Amino acid sequence: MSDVQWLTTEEQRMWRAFHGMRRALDRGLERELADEAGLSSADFEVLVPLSEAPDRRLRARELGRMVSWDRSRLSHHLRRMERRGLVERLDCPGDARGTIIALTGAGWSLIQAAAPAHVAAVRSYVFDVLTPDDVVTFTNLTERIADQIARVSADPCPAGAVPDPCSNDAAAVSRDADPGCEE
Amino acid sequence: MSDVQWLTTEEQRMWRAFHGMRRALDRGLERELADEAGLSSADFEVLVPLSEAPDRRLRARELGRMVSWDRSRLSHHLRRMERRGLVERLDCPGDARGTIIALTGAGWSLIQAAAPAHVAAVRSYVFDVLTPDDVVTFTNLTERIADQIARVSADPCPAGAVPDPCSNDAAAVSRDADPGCEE
DNA sequence: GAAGATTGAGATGTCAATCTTG
DNA sequence: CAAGATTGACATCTCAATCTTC
Repeated sequence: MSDVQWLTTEEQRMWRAFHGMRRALDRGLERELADEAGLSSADFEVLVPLSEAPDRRLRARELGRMVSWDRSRLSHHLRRMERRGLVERLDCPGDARGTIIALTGAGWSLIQAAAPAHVAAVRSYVFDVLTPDDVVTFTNLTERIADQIARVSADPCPAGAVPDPCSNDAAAVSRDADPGCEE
Repeated sequence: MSDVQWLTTEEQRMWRAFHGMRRALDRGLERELADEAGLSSADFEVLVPLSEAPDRRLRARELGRMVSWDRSRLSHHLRRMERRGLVERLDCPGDARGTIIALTGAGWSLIQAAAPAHVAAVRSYVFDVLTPDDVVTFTNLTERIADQIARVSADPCPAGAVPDPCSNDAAAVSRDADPGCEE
């Protein structure tokens, strides 16, 4: 563990640029959605697949997979959205365990009204400064990284790693919190 | 607003890949930090500048600027970190309004112990699959986007007015039917 | 027992006051 | 009044039960 390969200057620069870009993008889009439609990006993320689904409804299970949320987060968020009149919960025919999430008329109207400005914001923030080639390049790089993360995460003990890969307790101070969120 | 330019197929693909990569990266790093050191990425983000500062201390104002958090978030988080014994709050000499945030011995030990594994994780997730050229390319693309966001956000660009220099009309590109973008 | 979903508790982040000092 | 910082209220997210149904 003592012979760590630290990041090079260029790697550090990329790391900072990446995080800075993320932060700016998140803030800008969050604010735009809130101002224009009273929606959070989480709301939007849920509303899009619902609006595109046949009959504008999906099983909670499917919806959760599409947005990559766990059941708990989805359930809490849908409860709040239901309270606001954006979605409805319905019984699932054929499987009494399931729940159907249906977009309400108000939810449909809202996503329809919000989408154009949101897409315009995404375009003005991101795609206005990228050529088609840039888009392909960026996609390839991000997909390569995503694949790598999936590969490494799936393999608990990467080859050539430390002798004792699965027990590394560096914690010296207790912690009253769980993994929280991201910068 | 009715003539919105929707995202092309390639743009949608990039948008999804980008968000998927972010999600995987966040989860992986969050889990790694929690397992190895009992830290969240937010903790880490605060500890790094403190550990690099002269005397291992910074004014809260400075620290807040470095991590790009607002005062409220920083104050809440520092209270929790202080409770865990990672940092201390001290009076600021010369400006009674200020607060000095000082890394404790425990905080220093923890960040020292956590950093190698964290860097190793970042390397294995990201930089192991990027050539030096890739790093430069990715940096340039993200910096370009970040600059663009800063430019567009700073300038409200009064709509309905004359065609002014801020209007980045991305010229004719094909379009898709659906509002296919998430988050 | 496993899967789908809900719930409550605790942690974190945001927003709007509030307080003190320059 | 403006800046630095804190606080309380509230929304959101995570984790660990819990419940029902397959």
